[in-house]
Amino acid sequence: MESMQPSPSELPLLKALWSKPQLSARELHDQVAGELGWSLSSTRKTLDRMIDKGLITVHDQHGLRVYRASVDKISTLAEMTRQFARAVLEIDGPLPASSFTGSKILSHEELEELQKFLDEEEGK
Amino acid sequence: MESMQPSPSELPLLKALWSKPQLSARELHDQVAGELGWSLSSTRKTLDRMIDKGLITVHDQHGLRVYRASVDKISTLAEMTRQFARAVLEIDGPLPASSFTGSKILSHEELEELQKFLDEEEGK
DNA sequence: ACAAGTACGCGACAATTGTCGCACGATGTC
DNA sequence: GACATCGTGCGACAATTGTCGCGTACTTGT
Repeated sequence: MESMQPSPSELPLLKALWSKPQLSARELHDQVAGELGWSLSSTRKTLDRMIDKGLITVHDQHGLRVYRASVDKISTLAEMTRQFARAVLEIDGPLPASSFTGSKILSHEELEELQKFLDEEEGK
Repeated sequence: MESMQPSPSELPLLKALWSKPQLSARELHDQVAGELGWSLSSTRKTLDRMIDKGLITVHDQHGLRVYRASVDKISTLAEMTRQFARAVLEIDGPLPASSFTGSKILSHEELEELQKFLDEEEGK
């Protein structure tokens, strides 16, 4: 049950959930609205659509709706990168890890994990 | 007068024009339709929109409309990659050239040129 | 001169994406 | 209890993208 790829505006929300595993719509909004200039409605709607796509899930926490990412950070990033490489640059083989150094959202360990994914997903 | 970024379906057409500087709608179609499964109409419409965006230009060649890319291959690819890196991986600095090795559409010289672009566009 | 094939201008439609607003019910406050 | 809030469900709209088809004018073989 592969989930769809996040659209550009969905990505920031996903990232927020990757850094904090559980957030309410309001919290998500406060984190992201600043740089995006969205209204709370936009944030909520985007969240809705992300549920439809299977990117996140909702859970009732003390009567409040909190969201959780349901796709893995590393594999999602790996897949997106792989697709980009294929579609835009037409690189089929494995990408070198060096491509990711400098990323502000990936730790050392994550970098290694990512690398592993890129090598594996090879066949696909 | 910066031109917009090509959408996914526009990219293959652009690539075709980068490899052969002048092509008619029909020729473009024959090159691309195969893998995309489009009808000629789709190809033409996509071409139309690319003109609107300033990605390509049309010229009357012996009474036939031929298309030419009006955006540069290297800088376009560099910009797209840069954007991807920033938006998805949050890498701001220059990307290492190694990220592009393996690309089937870039020659050695182009790789070097690309590298230069990535370093320059820094400020932006 | 006519039929068949092309090229081209345009309009059309559904799906996806970006953004909101409104109405309603639950909650907390004086 | 009346009111101001907040969280939610949902509907709405414009722009972009992916795909076509139609009608018309033009070229060309027989």
